[in-house]
Amino acid sequence: MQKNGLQKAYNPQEVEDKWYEYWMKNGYFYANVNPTKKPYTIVMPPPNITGMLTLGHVLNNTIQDIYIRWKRMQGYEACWIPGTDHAGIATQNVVEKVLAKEGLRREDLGREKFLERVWQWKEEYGNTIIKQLKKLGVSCDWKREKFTMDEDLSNAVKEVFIRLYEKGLIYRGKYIVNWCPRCHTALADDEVEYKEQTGKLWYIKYPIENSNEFITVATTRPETMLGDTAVAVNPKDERYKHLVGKFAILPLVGRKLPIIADETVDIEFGTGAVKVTPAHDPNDYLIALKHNLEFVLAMDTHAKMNENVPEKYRGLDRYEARKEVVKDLEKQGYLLKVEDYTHSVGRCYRCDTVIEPYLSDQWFVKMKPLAEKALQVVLDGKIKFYPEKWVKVYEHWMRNVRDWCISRQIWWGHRIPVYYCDDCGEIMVEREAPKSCKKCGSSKIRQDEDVLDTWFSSWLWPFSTLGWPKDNEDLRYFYPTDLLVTGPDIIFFWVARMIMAGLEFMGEIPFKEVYFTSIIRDEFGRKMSKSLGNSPDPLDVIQEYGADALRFTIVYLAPLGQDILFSTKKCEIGRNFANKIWNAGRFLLMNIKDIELNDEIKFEYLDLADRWILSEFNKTIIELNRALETYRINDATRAIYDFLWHDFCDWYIEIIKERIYSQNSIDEKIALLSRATYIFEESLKLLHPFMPFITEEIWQKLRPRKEGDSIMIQPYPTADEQWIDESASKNMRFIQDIIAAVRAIRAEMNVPHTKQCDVLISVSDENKQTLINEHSHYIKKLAKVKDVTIGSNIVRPKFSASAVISGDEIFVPLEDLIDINVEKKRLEKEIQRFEEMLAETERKLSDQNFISRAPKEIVERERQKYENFKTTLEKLRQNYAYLIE
RNA sequence: GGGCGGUUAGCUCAGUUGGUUUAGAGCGCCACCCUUACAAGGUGGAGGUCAGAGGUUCGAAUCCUCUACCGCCCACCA
Repeated sequence: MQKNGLQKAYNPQEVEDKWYEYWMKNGYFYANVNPTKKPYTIVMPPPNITGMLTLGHVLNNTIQDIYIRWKRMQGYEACWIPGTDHAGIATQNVVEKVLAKEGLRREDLGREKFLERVWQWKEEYGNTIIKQLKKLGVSCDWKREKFTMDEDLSNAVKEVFIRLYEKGLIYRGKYIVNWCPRCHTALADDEVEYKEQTGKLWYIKYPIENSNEFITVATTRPETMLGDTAVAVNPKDERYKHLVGKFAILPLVGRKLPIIADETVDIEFGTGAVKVTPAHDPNDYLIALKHNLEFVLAMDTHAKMNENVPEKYRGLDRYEARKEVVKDLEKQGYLLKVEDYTHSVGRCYRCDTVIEPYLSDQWFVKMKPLAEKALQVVLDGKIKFYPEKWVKVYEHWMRNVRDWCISRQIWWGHRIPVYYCDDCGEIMVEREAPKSCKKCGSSKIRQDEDVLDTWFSSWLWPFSTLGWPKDNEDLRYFYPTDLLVTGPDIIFFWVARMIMAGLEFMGEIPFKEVYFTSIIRDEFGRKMSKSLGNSPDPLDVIQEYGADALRFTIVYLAPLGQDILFSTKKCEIGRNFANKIWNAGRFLLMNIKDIELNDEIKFEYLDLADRWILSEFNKTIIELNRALETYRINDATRAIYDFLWHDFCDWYIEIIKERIYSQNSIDEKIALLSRATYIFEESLKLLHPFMPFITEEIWQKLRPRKEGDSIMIQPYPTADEQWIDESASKNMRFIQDIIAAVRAIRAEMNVPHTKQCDVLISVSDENKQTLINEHSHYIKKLAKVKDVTIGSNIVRPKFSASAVISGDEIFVPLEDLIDINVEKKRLEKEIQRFEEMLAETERKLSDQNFISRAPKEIVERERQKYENFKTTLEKLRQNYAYLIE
């Protein structure tokens, strides 16, 4: 420890947990109905209970926390509702894996015992990700934490099912669904991932009945031929016209297949003739309905060939069956040829097993009526998407929406509230399980075995978490929510459906704005994935760099809508920034420890640098708030980063050091330090939503604070435009340029930093003379200069280096230190640079079109540039001439 | 097949409605510096025909068209 009580380098591990506990203890995260305040609500996209914290979550939740903290400081009743999702298939898979280690299958336990095990697992591990999130500093209202299978949320699910059913928007139907033979359930269309795969295209000859002819079909899945019930050709296809209406004989099976004409058949593809397998292909299914074909289900739910196929194939897995079928076809002379073929194959998004299109009974939601309204509110701008490009994607999907298959043949999830009477077949959709059949009175009642798709609970999340279907104050106050932050990959799964549900059940949009986060990739642009091992554990990153550093870095790197290329090492950006702030804090603390700050006089004794920093500070506030309002989060981080590091630390602190250590009056010192402390404190507030821990730590140390005080409940700074001072900016810039020029000369001439030099400035403008005169102490201090001489007709000293700053000359006498060759090179380069720029402005100004058509101010600016470049160039040439004398 | 992004310094990216930018920053690189807030730092420097071609315009990194490469999404795939 140092004497001032702050270590030299910031150590996040020592402070982060402490402040999180402090905030929790003081209840700052909680939100309550408060009529005197405007609400600001965010519902957290509920992570899966099987989940571990990923960088995706970090980005997502950091953004939400930034907005919640920002709005909270702005005086809103900020409510961030957290929770978790039961993740039906994923969780069931995880628990089944655990069971497998004990040599058990879920069927061994039975439904009830199995569900007990899942709940047990949930109690033990389901909150892992929530615990991990807290390390990030998220300020959620933990009293409101929800789980999609909580009793009240389950009631909401049931209520929604019943209402939609009664409205005729839920129906049961036979349909080809995407069946995962591994998870043993149907999947929604968007739960299937298509991946390119090299396979084969088999050409199979089907003999025509009572003829020597054959019709050849091409297929990528020969085993499905065992379920063929027709052959289809295009009605316009001359090759096959004579066969339509006749029958083909299915090899290996012997079934008679009608040859039908259907215009969906592509003449160009394969042979132009298609085998039709209605029970195992969605297109074939549609053809079959049109033509009244037979349906032959050739597989069971495990994708093994079933009793509807010839005996020798029964019980074979679909891939074994394929081998056998191909072998037999070849043996019997039906296989014409085999080609290599690349096509995309649907796979289960949970377990990657190849999907089997499968004819079965499922429950569906009619989407068209829901989608129309949900599209409209986005097109109307009632819900805004950031970035906007997702509106188009959304529109395309909503216009082509298909019914949503909501039943899943698993055990973990919300059971479908449908009951069947075993005696009369009556279907009852009820809130409570009926004891007897409404129609026949039988007590042989059986509940539907299936559960609902996980998204059938999450699409209610923005209002089910607030207590719906019960009408209550929370719901009326906090709904609709303000912002949703989520990944674009679930725009259809979740975002679209929440909008539908919000409009349908609340009669109002569920959120006003949606921020679609970037996708995080590794430094080579590859997706983060477990199998590549390129996904760092955020907890390790937090351990190494600190949560603030991780938070800051990840949003600093995240331009709206662009992918982020992340590597752990990049967190140095945030860590170094944290350290910089830490040390600025140390500097102030060292200097204020023996004085009494006085905010009454913080705007007194203002000099140029003070007016300049106040101006820059207020500009930063405006820029930062504007950037956050338009979701340009990385611009916001840049604004505060540049201000604190470059304006405040590099220039302002360096400049005020001289005044702090000088013999100025004590009042002036107090005013100066009060001002510097004030600007720094306000900057910490600006930064707080991004880096909550370090800003709290320093803020608490900067002045004595009362127990319970916190930076997180301070008002967010607003700009005071009276401080924006363009002339201070301009004058400061001029002084800074002079300092930079002298520094450059010193560096290039290798003037030892211990040696002071003199500077002569030749400037004719009297105002500028005064300006330099009044601020020569800045130049002396920051460029290590002994004497500054100002005059309108300064004679260039021998052995001096020179520079030209906006037309005025600077000389630095160097005596023996000057290296003529270096100086010549410097000047040559500078001359060349100005020659080029002069030529460019000259070209423009001699262009009549430019003069006549460009706006006056632009032409005038160009003229000024021209004059400036010309005098600068003259002076540079003069100085160069002296050198070669 | 349809749609949407991206391409700016060795690397990662800013660059808002075309002219206040003499195309910037961070990292990396080179030189000097442990100057009493900070070497996780300071100062200075090198490094760019803004992917290519054409067009609109007095003026294009910025707007339009085409091309190339990279990446995403959707649909179809017998």
